[in-house]
Amino acid sequence: MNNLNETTIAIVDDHLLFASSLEKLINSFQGFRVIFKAQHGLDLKDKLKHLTHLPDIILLDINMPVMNGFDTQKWLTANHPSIRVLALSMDDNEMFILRMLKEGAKGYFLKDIHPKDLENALIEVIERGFYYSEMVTNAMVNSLYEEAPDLEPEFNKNELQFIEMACSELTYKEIAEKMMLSPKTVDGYRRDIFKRLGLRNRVGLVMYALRNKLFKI
Amino acid sequence: MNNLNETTIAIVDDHLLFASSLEKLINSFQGFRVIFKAQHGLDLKDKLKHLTHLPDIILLDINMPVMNGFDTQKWLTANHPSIRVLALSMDDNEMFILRMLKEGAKGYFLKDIHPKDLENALIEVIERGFYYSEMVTNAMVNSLYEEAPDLEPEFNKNELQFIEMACSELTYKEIAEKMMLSPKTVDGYRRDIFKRLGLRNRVGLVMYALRNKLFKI
DNA sequence: TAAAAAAACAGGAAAAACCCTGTGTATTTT
DNA sequence: AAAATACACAGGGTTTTTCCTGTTTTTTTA
Repeated sequence: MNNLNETTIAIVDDHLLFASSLEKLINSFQGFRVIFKAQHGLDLKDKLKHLTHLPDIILLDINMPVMNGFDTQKWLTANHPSIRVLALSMDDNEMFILRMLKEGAKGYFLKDIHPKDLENALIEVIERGFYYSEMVTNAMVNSLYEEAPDLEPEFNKNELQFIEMACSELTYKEIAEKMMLSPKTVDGYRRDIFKRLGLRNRVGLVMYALRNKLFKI
Repeated sequence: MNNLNETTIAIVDDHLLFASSLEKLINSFQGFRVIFKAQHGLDLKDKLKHLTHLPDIILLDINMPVMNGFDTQKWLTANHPSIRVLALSMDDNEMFILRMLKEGAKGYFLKDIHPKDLENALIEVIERGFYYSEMVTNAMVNSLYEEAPDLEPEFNKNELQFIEMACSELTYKEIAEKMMLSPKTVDGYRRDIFKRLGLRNRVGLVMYALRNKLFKI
């Protein structure tokens, strides 16, 4: 709350036009005020440091450069648990939804949500502490029926980064440079992942990543 | 222009939140007014029919369901050439830019444009009739150096079969065997397709095939 | 804090992918 | 019928990928 008794909001999204537009929309809602915007997680961390009054709600995009939504959420949960975070995304990937909720997000909505629904979500997250849309509850219910998390191979951060870049025209050498690792280390990732997934070559990895939505086209 | 001497604008985008937010932003600009929004091309066609005053500018998203940006632009050029269209997209794919300009768009910008730049674009498209950002001019200049950037590359039967198999773990040698051709012939297909599409390697081809729906996962 | 596990890294080698130039033979165009 | 075009194919070269078997360093765990 600010001194006008308004609920204060921060927007974290690298798409300037969207962020600025969303700011206008939210400011048009009764009782809500956007107090600042950040381009990504690091930017948010920096801006929160220099504030005397923390925002009540953070609208957090998932796909961002530098520091993505997941890591940002993790940091927020650890350092500012009182701030309610609503995750924002382009796609309704259930894994994304569940992961964000697991990390501590209080809600999740798509960017094609109706403005009226966004307003309701903001009101609800203040009044009840969370906003679970039908999509979110569906994701949670479905997760109950899916057991055997062993069947889903897990990848650590570097591996995921490697896989994403393997789905491009970069050579392994170039990937190593981008990751600031030795080509031999990257080759180790490749070898390990191939073995775990039973793959023959890089095309197999690309197809695996796409089929399992590790990477969006 | 409406009776308040404002430049009238229509927004065509299937992302409700973005469209509504953008409306607020544009309405906050001096001399501009969003008069309606549409979700996709068909919706736009329908809404234009029932209007007495056409909008001066249409902000047109490219990625939309039902009727996409390209087809919508084509229809607009044919039926309402006086309306200035600014294309809106998430990515700076040069092919997209060139295709939209070819279809008659007066400008092209990314969704992460700065709000101030958007305002300038709107002013410029009214004053000069077009808005060519640095990105757009770059795309045009680059197109001069590329030999005929085929908007829709065509593939014959063998090439399509090759592409499909290239999206698997088969080696080229194995693909050649399956196609009952010499490995050298298959290598010729590869070489030719790489050149036509400007690809560096097989992963690039896989991504191209999937992006252009030459192959379904 | 010592042992175990995980991560980063290397040398080396075979296979595959990539890329160039060029030939013969159909097929189509003029 | 001659010319242009498209197609199947080769020789031969470089680069990249793939796949071994290791060592060293860092992190985790007992």
